[in-house]
Amino acid sequence: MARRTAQRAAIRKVLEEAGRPLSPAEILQASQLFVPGLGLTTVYRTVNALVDEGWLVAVELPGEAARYELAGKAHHHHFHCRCCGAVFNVSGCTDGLEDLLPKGFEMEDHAIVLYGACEACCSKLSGSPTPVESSANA
Amino acid sequence: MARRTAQRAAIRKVLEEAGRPLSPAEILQASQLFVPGLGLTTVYRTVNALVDEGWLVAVELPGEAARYELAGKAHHHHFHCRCCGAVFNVSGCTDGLEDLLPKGFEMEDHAIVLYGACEACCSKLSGSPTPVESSANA
DNA sequence: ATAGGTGCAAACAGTTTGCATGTAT
DNA sequence: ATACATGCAAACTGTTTGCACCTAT
Repeated sequence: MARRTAQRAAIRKVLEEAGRPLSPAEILQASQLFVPGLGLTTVYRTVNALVDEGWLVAVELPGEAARYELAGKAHHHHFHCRCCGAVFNVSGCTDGLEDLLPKGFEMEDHAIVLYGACEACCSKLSGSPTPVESSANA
Repeated sequence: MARRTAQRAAIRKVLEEAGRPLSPAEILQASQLFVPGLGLTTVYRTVNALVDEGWLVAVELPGEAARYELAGKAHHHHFHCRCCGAVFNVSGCTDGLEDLLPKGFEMEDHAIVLYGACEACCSKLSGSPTPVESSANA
């Protein structure tokens, strides 16, 4: 990441302003508003570089492609809305995880994913969902 | 799943005796001991059918390909050994997950994944790991 | 000027599908 | 006999790599 280019600036900006983890495809779509010719390859390469650099962290949810968010956030977990597909950060954690551990095992880390309906989807469960994320049209 | 064939019997047997979630590749490898000509396609088709049928459940861990285990187990979560790559079931759960939920969100479900070293790896951390799972050699 | 970055196309891995052959019923 | 299952190869999706061209320094 030695050089500052328009595509990198765009990708960083998009990630900074997203407020939630974004997939490479989402990053591409949003960044192309700034740099129309941007290619998916560059998104992957830049994102991987930013992860190596410690500026981004990968958010990997079960059965989903990796999403990326700014590093340095406080310990948190994720909520995956089954209705609109968006992923939200939830702050805080639980105790008692140690209790789950089988004898002789050592825990270094953990991940918690909550599934359900986000606020927006909850309030209009009868209406059509707002696909904030996948295949969003414009 | 109308017909009982040697390949399906083998796949079911392997899953029944595994005691932990298996990936399609692992299922293939183990099943080929019974049915040498078995193809990966059949594993996928059978596994998907067994999931639809409710006999299997998919275990999807962050950033990992789906694994499969017998359905009907009590509520449990998973431990992923970073040393040998194997996935273990851990029984029990935590309270307090509700507290993490942002206002207005509704939780239907949750997943917890613990990461660390399993008992076998803990006891020989200085030795070479035993790859029970990936690229296991025979 | 030159190392580093970009974009296209091809390579890859995991999974699914089409189709002709094989087999349980 | 026949519908269902299998296995190969091809299609597909998401991600990475090779390579020629371009550009920030």
